[in-house]
Amino acid sequence: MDKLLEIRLASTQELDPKKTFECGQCFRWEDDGSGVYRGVVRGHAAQVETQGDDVILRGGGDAALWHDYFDLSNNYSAANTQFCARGGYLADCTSAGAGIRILRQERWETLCSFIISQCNNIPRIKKIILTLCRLYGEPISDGLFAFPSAERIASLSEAKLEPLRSGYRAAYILSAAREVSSGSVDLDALSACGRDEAVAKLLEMSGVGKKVANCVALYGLNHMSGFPIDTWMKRALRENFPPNFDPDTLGEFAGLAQQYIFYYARSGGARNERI
DNA sequence: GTCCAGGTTTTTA
DNA sequence: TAAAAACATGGA
Repeated sequence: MDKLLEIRLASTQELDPKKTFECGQCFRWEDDGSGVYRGVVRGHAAQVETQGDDVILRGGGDAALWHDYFDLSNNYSAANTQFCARGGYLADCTSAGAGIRILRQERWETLCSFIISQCNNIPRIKKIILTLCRLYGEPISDGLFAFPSAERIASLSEAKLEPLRSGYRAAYILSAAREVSSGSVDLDALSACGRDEAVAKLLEMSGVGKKVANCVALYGLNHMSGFPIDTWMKRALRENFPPNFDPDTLGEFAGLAQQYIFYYARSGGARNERI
């Protein structure tokens, strides 16, 4: 591991590593068993752990990379206050989820990962992504691999993806890789434009529906109002929000609220407390 | 053997 | 327009 860098990322109040890495938004950070998380971001390996009230990162890359990745230029406290002010269920979700950061993940990796995620469980999603990286990603060190580029995957045949055991998603992965590497889908442009335009463009891709498109917008394209609705969110919304609730009423940080709700629902939070 | 997993697409009524 | 069914796979 290119362990050149050692920085304090934030306070544990601002950044809870466990919640952030295990709330379902990313698939390449693992607890080594002692609360130290190891992961690879944009080709740089790192480990993150808490020391007292501080969260420390050691690894490659530079401070600017990690500052960006952990979205540290955004202060979440105003949004948290606003969510708590609504009271009831959303306040509970916010209290439970405080410390989660919305990670600004690499665009192509996010698109590819959430295509894989559809109708799949998290352990298997992680396994498929790990195999993909091991087979076709650039080696870093210590048996770690970068996420393979869209160009690399676009050069493969469908048969080369068979070892992933990703099932029917393989065709979607290849199709997306070709569209991204050819430039027919420009993820940088979709990050620079508005959320609705980005989601609309993503929806044109085969294997990308509303849920995946919103995941990509939120986690990969820096559209904080992205609001993916999966089976957990559907149930949480149905049981705790008014019918026809419009997530956009939660404001520009709606995606953060979504993450709190998702985390709370998955961790067995109470239900039927209408806001 | 059955059911489900951070869905999407295709088919059918 | 809406509801089924199909799509691959593996773990519970």
